[in-house]
Amino acid sequence: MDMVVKRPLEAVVDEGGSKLPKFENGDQTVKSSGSPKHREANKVCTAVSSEESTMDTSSRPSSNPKDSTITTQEDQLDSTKVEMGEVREENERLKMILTRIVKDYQSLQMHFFDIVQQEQAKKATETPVSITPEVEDTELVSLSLGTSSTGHKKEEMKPSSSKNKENDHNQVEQVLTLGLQCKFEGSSNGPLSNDQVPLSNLNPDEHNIEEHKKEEEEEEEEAGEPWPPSKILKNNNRNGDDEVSPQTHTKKARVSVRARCDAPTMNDGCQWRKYGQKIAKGNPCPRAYYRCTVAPACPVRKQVQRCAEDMSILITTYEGTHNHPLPISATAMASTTSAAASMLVSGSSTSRSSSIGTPVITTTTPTTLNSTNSHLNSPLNFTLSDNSRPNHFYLPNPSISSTPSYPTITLDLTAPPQTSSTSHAQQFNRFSSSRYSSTSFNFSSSESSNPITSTWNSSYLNYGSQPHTISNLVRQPQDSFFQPYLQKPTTTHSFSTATQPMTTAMITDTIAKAITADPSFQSALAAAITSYVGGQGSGQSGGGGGGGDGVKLVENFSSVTPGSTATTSTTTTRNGCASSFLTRSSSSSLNPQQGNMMFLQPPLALSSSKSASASPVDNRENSN
DNA sequence: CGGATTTGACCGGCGC
DNA sequence: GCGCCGGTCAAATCCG
Repeated sequence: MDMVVKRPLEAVVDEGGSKLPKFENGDQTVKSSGSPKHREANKVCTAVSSEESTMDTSSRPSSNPKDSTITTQEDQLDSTKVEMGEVREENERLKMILTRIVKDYQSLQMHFFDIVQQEQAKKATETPVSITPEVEDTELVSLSLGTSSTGHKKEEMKPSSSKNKENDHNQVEQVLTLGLQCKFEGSSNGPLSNDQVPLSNLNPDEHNIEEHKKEEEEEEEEAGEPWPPSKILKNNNRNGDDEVSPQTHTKKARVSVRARCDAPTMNDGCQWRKYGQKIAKGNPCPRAYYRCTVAPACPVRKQVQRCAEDMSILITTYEGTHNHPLPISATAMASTTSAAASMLVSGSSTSRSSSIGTPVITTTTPTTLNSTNSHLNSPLNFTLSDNSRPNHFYLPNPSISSTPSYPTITLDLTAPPQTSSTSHAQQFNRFSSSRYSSTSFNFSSSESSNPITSTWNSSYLNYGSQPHTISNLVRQPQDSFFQPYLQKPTTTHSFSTATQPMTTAMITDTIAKAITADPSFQSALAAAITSYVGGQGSGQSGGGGGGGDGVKLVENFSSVTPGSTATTSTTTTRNGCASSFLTRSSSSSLNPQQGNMMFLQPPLALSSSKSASASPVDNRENSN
């Protein structure tokens, strides 16, 4: 939301005239006030004019003769007026642009919503056996990434924020509702409100497991212990219960995150306890094993290992799903990994039965994927070393590979040496899979130098029947700081093959199919968008983790329902590596009513209603 | 002293 | 069947 407003602000400042004093507080003002774009525009003018006048009066040397002084001041006044006029014009233009963007986005949103519904209906009809209502709910829920807490928070938030604020944000928040409303849609089908499963519970893996189980025996296993497949098998065998099919084991999905990080582990907001370390073959660096300790029975594990080729790259592999509420600071990563895993699992499963599940574009070997130095392969700047631009984040570019037993999706957050083009790039996705569907595609921004980047643009935008404006508008900004925010809501991501030999038309078609056919893809997209959405962060509140090196992690979850809005946000300062790529800032200060723990509705919810009460957790990651 | 980390042992899967 | 390897366990150790 802020992004929409902000951009105009910035544009006004930048484009309105370099002579004008920079409206440095623009972000914060916008954020805190959440005023409507119109007012923002005026505000800018006011601010500019006021500063101008201040500058004029203060800068005038008093020693000059009165006449000349007056004349000069008049000149200054005239020039200032001219500039003000220009700024006003610019503001008007920007307002129009903003309006168009909002319209476009709403249109896209509606299309997205329709498609989700269609997909839902399709699933219900086409796969009556394998797709259970639970699964459907889960899939739908997945679309609600980031909006999870809306149901509850909405009511809470309202009182806390002034009506003006709500109104101010209203329009902007509508932009954020992409995928969010889908979630509402989904929630309407399923009692999400009653059974708020933590985000992490949505793990696609478990989906899959359940799906397979249901296919076999319609029995469900406690979602609490998904991790060690062998153990699952063991337990099942021991108990004589339904057996988990080999496929279940096989399909255990992992999400691997590659990021440049100097810290021992990546700070993803969760609390982890190290339980083992091994030297893995082929990598001199030991692999550390962690398990989530936010909740005692949380089955989530992660493996952390340095990349052999580049020690600065930390490879964190997540497996399993949290069975407890997550610290808000952990929800971003959890939702993203969950969505990514869902993409992986769903894609592979869909491909079995459908030709349009996960698009099979090209086959990329894991080795290729791991070449983080590649321009294409490392589109994401996940590094927190870039503190100077804490708000400049990138979407991950996932790549699907697979170990013999585990399909793994890799979110490559390593950044290539930044060039002017790549620094703006938001290359998004790249998949490859040696075991399942061999896919390799790549989301990248319209700013990307990649010649194929426009593919996703065109496909997605065409898909939304709003091909033109958004991308064009988004291209305007030269300021990388704001660009992501415009791109986020407008989904101007490029989607292209990493290793190409596909034509643009093919890709476009493939992507469109992927979106329409694969709910998980939608989920992932929603997750990405949601992760992206949130606007600019300015304040630091006692959100959650311990103090750190100044890296801010601000997450903002917003959702809109007709007539109501809800926003939750928090700011976390943390050490080491944080999921900065997921970082987003909020336009509003932390709501005092909201705790550090978010009960996110799972992007990929399981039926499990298990929710452990957890208190806010400190980030101890960096203590390693 | 309690919790987290370390580290060698153990276990199971898999390939030969 | 055997060995390799990944993953986990659990006692020892460390640390606040």
